[in-house]
Amino acid sequence: MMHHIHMSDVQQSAVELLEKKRVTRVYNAGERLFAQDDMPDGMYCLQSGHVLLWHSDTFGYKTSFKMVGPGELVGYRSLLGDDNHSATAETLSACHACFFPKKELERFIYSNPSVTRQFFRILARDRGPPDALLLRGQHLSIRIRLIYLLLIMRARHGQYEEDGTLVYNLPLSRTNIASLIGSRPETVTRAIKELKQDGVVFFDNRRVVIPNPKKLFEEACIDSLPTGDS
Amino acid sequence: MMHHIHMSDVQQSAVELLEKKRVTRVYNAGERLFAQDDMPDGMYCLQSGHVLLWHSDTFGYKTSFKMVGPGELVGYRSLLGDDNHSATAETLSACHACFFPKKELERFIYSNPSVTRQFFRILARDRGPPDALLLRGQHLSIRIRLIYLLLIMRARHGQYEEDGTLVYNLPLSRTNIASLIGSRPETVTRAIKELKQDGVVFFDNRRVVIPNPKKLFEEACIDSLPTGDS
DNA sequence: GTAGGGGTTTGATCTGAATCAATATAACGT
DNA sequence: ACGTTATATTGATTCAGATCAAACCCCTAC
Repeated sequence: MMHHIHMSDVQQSAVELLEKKRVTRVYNAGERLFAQDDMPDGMYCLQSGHVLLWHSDTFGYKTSFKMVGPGELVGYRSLLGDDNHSATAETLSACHACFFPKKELERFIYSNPSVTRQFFRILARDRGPPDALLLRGQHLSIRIRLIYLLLIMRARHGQYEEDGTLVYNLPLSRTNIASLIGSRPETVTRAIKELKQDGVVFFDNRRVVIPNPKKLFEEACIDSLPTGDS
Repeated sequence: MMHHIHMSDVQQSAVELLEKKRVTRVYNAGERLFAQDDMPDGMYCLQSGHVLLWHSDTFGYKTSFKMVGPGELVGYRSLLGDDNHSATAETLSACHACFFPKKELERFIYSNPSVTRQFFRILARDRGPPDALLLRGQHLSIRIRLIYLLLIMRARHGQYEEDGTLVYNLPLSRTNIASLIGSRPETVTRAIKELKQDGVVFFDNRRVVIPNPKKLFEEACIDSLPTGDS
């Protein structure tokens, strides 16, 4: 994400300062970049591994709403919104993340209109319908939500073989999946079983094989993924 | 929302231009400021009336996710995200809205860091957990979701009487409410009936009376409304 | 008046998914 | 290899809420 920004457009000083102040942090699986209610002190750019963002409500119920992979930014929303984190960022696997301290980051963001614009785009497109449809798929069956999750994951985790087969290597447990689509592990298992019986999706633990992707995604009536909103 | 911005900080030219180019538009109930998939050509600031934002998914199912009242901005997300509208903005009642054309608005936004920051805040705080909890209350009962909706509406539509009673005048139909909390009109009716039987909330058409607000909101275990995220 | 239409309420029924409980499997450390 | 813990699967049961269908209540129009 960071590389979409044209460094050449930016005031030298701001970039140099940011470069100087950033640090790389290393995490094991299950660690947290930050926790809900923490005060943001900077932003992260994931370099390797995967991070899951989840929100815990007043009943203690945890809901995941986003997965972040290498090259993606984490923690910008609360930072730019001047709010405490309302989600916890937990690593799904060992991770490297580059940390940018708030002060220098903000200087960078405001240093140049094209950078500012980039961040507007990131912010505006974040948590739009692509996530939202997952977030609020109340009326969608678990089966459809699962398919939709696969569609969303396709860009980062799907790999097309020569014969048109689509293969994934998901970094998600059944529990994670359940949390993402607003369900429970048991129900996810059952949905997976059904998809297998129907011969459309084959889960082998975290490896997923889809013989006929086009047909599968048609079931969810999805041609393209929407983005912005409101 | 617009009045949070300190005009004194802003380059005269940008403000003057924006002032000059803005136009007030008038709508009847049921009209649209913009429709899903439209290309954004500007932003609206509601002056009177109420607007409901809803998204129609690939199955034709409509879900409302936000209600906008006087003084609030509409249509900024897609605009700043450089995307087509992924929601329709429909008036619930007769409305006056001030329209700011894209070009002059952008000049205004970038004209001064403090304005830019304001928009970052608006964007970052929009569609955060306050809405999100509604959006994804899958595991919450309809009753709790209704209470939660009332809590969200309190700031704009609630009125405390001297005796501590909380009174609302909602601009929403049962169908609207259902669409906002991810349910159906029939179910909303039943939940309302139950709340009345329990003596905690009294709906009379669109007028709502809550004798003991504190007690009611405790049922939803909500002390404060969260905001930003990710 | 009364005819019509949208929104609302009530009733009866059905079902998808949550829940509870038990077992099986995988993952990991020593 | 083994014991220990987390995660996955399977089965049995239950229930909240969707769905279908009919009656009701406002409105406004004629």
